[in-house]
Amino acid sequence: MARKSTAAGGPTINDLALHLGVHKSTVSRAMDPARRHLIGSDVLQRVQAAAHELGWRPNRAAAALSTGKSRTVGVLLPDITNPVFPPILRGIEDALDAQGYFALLANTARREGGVAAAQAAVERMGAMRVEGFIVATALRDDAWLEGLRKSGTRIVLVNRTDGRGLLPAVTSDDMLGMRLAVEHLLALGHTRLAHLAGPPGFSTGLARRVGFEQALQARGLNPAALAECAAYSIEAGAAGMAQLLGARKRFTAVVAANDLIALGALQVLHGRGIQVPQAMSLIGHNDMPLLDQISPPLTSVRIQHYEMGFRAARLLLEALQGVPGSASTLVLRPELVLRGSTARVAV
Amino acid sequence: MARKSTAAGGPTINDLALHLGVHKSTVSRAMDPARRHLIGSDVLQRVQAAAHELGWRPNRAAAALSTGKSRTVGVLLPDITNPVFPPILRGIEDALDAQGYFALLANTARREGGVAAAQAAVERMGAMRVEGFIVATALRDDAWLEGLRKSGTRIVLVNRTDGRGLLPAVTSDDMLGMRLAVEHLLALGHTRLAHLAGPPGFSTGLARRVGFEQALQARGLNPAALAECAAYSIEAGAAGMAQLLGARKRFTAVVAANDLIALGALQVLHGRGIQVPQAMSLIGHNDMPLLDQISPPLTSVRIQHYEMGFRAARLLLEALQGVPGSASTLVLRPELVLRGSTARVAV
DNA sequence: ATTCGAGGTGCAACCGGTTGCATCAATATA
DNA sequence: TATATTGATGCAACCGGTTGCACCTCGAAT
Repeated sequence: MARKSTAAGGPTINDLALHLGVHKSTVSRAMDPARRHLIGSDVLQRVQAAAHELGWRPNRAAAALSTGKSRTVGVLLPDITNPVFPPILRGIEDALDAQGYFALLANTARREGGVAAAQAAVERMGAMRVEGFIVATALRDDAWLEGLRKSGTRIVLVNRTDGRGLLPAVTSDDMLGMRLAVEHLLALGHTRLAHLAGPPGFSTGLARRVGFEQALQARGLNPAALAECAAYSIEAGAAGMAQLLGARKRFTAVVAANDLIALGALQVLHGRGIQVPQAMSLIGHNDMPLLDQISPPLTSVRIQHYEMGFRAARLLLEALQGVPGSASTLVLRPELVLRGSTARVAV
Repeated sequence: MARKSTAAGGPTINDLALHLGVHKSTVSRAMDPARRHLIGSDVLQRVQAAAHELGWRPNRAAAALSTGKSRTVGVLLPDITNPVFPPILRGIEDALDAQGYFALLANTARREGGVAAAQAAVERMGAMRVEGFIVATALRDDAWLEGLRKSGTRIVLVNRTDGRGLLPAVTSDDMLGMRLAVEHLLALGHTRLAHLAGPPGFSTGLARRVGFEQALQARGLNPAALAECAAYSIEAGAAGMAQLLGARKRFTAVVAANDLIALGALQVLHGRGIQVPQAMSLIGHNDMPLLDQISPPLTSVRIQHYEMGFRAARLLLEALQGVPGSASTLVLRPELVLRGSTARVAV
């Protein structure tokens, strides 16, 4: 297995050292910004010149083996195909990229086996020696995650939290989001508001529901109707809306826990000839792409997805580097995007 | 730096060997399915039992260093935020996952510097010793990619091709897609068709335009009008549609090179009071999510995005493993999804 | 002139697997 | 019985950096 120094892998730190007549440890130090100062400036320059000339590239695998740091973190998403996640991922990537880190991705809500898939992914990522995880799949009271945390793994949650707030997380202020939605409707004269709640197993589902109720209470009102959707999907939204209408309560506006749910609701309303927004106002949540293209353009609570991902990655990096005063939880401000699906209540 | 065998990193192959009284090479072989047969079945069982008991996990970094194979490939996308790419990425991931590979992601169409960003990403991925690249950012006649190829890097293109077909690629049959669109319109009685073409720098832009023209020619017709959009975006689509209308040619249907372009066109048509589909039929391309939610629901050419990603990853893996008869290029069949934006031509 | 300190390099072990080759026992063949 | 064959395992070098420590040189302090 003799290997010429010019073989496919490219020159190594050793080749450089030989070429320059110095020891490889010198080269190694010259290449590390943090240790550069140990090297004489003349040698430093020669090393850099030679590295450039010979086309040397560091071998992360070797560095990882030696230091135990892979400069890699795992990202667990339910499904990148859900439009909420691409901007989050972008944010994560940009933050990681800036520090020379890479993300290893896994969609863990794949066919059937939810937790099993996540475990397998974590297992494989562990073999890659990822330094930590960014998790967007947390459940409230997630035993599996809790176990992972206890084993000393670095974790930051994004978008959702675990129930007990044991793990650092970056989320949107869901209560505030709902308050914005509710107050907008109240300002339009609505007093009988219904809520299409998200799955109670997700922290967002619960927080938004509570936010809705509290915002009304603050004005001395009660929810006019409420239905719980089994998933964040168009189908579940349609089912929820049907249930709401079937209950024969009176209401003039619906706040949905999520845009997909709102779209499902919209379909049902269309189907029954109920005009939006003339006869019924509707507000979504997340402000996903293309909401402005549908009819009517959907008013929605915009969440800072990109920022959420970016901050989560930053948080994890800080934890990895042992930054002292680093935050453990961040809550971002949502804003209400007004479009055509809400109108003054009919008199 | 004495390290107890029970330190944070978990047990190593050496710890296992010691524990069992065998040599680490024996353990190594026992762990490799391809070399397992060299080991006595009794020893094999003991090794596996001990590995499980002590909670051993392979260290990929070490293996990568030793073998030069990182079990990692780089994926270059323009922007994961564009809804075309998530399903492609999922396909890639699923294929890689099945073989124990991971994807390293980079969005290379970030702020300004297109090629520069891509180069930086490739550089960093090179340091990670990725075994190959899956590239969705190819331009027709892409000098940079061509250079990469010449340097011996394994590359598979997805969605787009390079101009000269030098690189293996998995794409959709764009010519066929356009033929389906055109023939559908002809069947509805349209004879004066316009095309909103995509950027000619992308292979898809060119292929779809040519496909459109050829499909008409095959029926003895010529394009009634044509405008070239500078980008695959709503804005560019709107501009293109405005240009088309401004040219004062007569046409009763528009085939857009992409859904976003179609949406832009739709906005302009709405704005000018031209009813779709009564006064003008419109067809998009890609069948992106939520197209069925807008008004009117957009007829579009559906591309097998997931499959495209999956196949591209497979192709790359096969190349890496030196599979002999492996294809160098794959063309997938699109299909036309009929919705509400096309109708029989008005008499 | 002697000692001390500090800056600059070299040395060698180490990270955790992988792999060509040697070794050795047991079985098959001459 | 001696020898070739086969199967199972050990040995040790190697992958490419990283890092604690030893060492050397030279100017500064005593």
